[in-house]
Amino acid sequence: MTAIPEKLPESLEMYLETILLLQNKGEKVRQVDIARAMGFARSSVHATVNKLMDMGLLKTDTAGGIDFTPAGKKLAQNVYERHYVFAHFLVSIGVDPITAQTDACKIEHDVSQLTFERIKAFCERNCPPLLDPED
Amino acid sequence: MTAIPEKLPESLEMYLETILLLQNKGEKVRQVDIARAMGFARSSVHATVNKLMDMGLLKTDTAGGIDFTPAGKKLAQNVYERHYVFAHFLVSIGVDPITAQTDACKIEHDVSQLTFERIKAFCERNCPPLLDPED
DNA sequence: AATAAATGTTAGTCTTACCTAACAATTCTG
DNA sequence: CAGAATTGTTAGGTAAGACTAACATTTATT
Repeated sequence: MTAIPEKLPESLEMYLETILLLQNKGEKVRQVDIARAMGFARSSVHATVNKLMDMGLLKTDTAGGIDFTPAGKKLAQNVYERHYVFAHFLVSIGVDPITAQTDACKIEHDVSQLTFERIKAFCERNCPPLLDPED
Repeated sequence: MTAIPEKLPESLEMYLETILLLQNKGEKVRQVDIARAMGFARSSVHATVNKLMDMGLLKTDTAGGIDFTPAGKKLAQNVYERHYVFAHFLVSIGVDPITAQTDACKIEHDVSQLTFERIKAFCERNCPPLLDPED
């Protein structure tokens, strides 16, 4: 049981976010699905999934696939909400959607809670309504 | 003579930015000054400064200190302008200056030229006038 | 059920970017 | 100008996070 660091490294956040997106497509998530989605070797995914399980963020589900623990799900949703808000914000100031996605994907791991909240508030004041990140 | 990659890694950008800040204080810049400013060991700075020289971004000045080549200066100023604009933007939406600095310091290495330009344009429309980044 | 394909696992390697420790060269100071 | 302190350099080490290749296990197909 490895401890969860105060701030999860970007790479681990990306794994969690990817798994959440795959889950939301409705299929059982396997290592190989993560590998394909991220463009990594299966062996790399294996090592990282093991680490995330060791941290208590992932578990194997009843069907033998990969699933979140409650703590893992919370973190994944948090990362995804950041992504969503930053991408939305960037589009709202005139960045094209493709670039907004890639830039949001980097920013989402970096900025403080405070900055996130300010950007979110900015969107709520100035942008068309946010869709639910759960979709 | 190592090639300059299309996108300089964050760590190298931080070295360039730090050197620019030190230069702007008016003193000759030595390895040990960089090491102190960044909180790194002299040996780490040595390796990286060598690499940046090998890339043709830094050179030794006449007094034996470290100076930019024209290409290096351009890159350093570019990084610093990003930093400046992002920090300014964050403050303008209600982030406190300390947090704005640390967040800008991460974002500055990550986002596309387009996003940078949009944020800059946003500032020009909505914020008090920018000071000159050269100061 | 046997074989083929897909998936998971292990072992070993690479790069980046930091570190400490020891040594060399330079610079400062009495 | 000699010793002390500072600065620069070299050697070797570590951790993260990716890789390939080989092997093991599971799943699918005939």
